[in-house]
Amino acid sequence: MSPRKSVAETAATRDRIIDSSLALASTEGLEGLTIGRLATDLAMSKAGVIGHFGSKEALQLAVLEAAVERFTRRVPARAVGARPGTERLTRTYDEWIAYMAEGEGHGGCLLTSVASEFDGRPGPVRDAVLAALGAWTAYVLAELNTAVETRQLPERTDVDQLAFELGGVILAAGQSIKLHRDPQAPTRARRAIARLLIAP
Amino acid sequence: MSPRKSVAETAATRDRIIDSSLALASTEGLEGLTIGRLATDLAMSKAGVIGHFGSKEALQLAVLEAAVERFTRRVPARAVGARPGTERLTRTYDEWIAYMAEGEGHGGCLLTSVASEFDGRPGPVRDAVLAALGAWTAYVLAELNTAVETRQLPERTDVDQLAFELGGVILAAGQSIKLHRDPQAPTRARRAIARLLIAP
DNA sequence: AGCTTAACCTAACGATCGTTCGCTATTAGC
DNA sequence: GCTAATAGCGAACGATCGTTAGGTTAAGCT
Repeated sequence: MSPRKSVAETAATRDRIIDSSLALASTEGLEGLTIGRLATDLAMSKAGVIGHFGSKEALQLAVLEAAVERFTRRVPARAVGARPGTERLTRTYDEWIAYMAEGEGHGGCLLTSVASEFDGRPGPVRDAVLAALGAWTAYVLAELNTAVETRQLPERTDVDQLAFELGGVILAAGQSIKLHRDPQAPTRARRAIARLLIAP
Repeated sequence: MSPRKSVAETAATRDRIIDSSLALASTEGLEGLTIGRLATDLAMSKAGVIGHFGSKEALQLAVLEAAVERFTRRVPARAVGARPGTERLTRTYDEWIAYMAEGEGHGGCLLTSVASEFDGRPGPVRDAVLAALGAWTAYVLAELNTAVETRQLPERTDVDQLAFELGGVILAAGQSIKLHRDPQAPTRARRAIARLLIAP
């Protein structure tokens, strides 16, 4: 029927698998992600699915990497235009909150879910989560330090403490959106971020 | 060899199953909890394990209920002596943070893990999580309202917003303790709680 | 002593898990 | 046009999943 199996199509199939995996993992978790169910959803054989990755763990890592890449492309990338420091951070968290609120299917922030799922389970997935969170923390800390240097934040600001509390707001927003489905959650989260970054 | 199977022993076996389940679920999640593995750990047959509950879902609900009961017996119960309002809440969160920090095996706070695991999966387990979190929120809001009425907090305090942010601190503490194993996490969390309840 | 109840067992059930082994069919390079 | 590489399929593998049926043993009651 149709021409088949060029290199471009290979990559497209891989992307389709990743897409379905992201949707599935956002409800079932990265461990609840199943090759058989993926195959059914994609109308493929299990072997055809796993052949692109080699093993389930490799698939999990690829899915996690894709989630991080989408997040990076969406959230901090939209804040690069803002002035370094508090403005850029406010924009960043604003985008993050919008990203979590806008769609259930695409995983919101799969990274935070997987962080909780694998927090007590050593292995490559946990290591990848730690690496991604570490990079994120480094980004936040750099902006916070810039904010202190440019006197957008008081000189005595404890940036580590502030990063900790900012992370808490994001986690609360995620729970409020995904579990409680509270429509006020984004507003509350933005207010909390503003209190931390702009007020006190 | 030994006398067997009195009614008292039945309850003891059930408790042993719940104990092992709490330990297992704290690392594997409530869905990763497996009857076969429980049976192996307890040196029992699978039928002997599941016979006490009827189904895996019933077991999950029983484990969740046990986790909530232990939490309630441990955390807010130790704060009843404190003066209602900010003092009692500070004590409560202090106990919660200590409870999360003191042991990995007993689940820290299984409720928050399960909340994230089932946030996109409708069913009785999710309903039970929502009910437990609702009761907790009601407790916090009652204390916050008391604090406002007794002028421990400013009259214009947005108690819902405050409860949201307090929840965020707890989630951040959980991630910092279980995932990052940061020894400073309890200190950071207590500082954040104090900033919310006492300071400004 | 006989009977009922319940705890726990062994054994098996169908389903599904992740993975592997050929096989077919198509494409890319020569 | 021929060949090598590869995407994907079908089928099967051993393991484990949750659940059920039937049997054994002991405790409690009359």
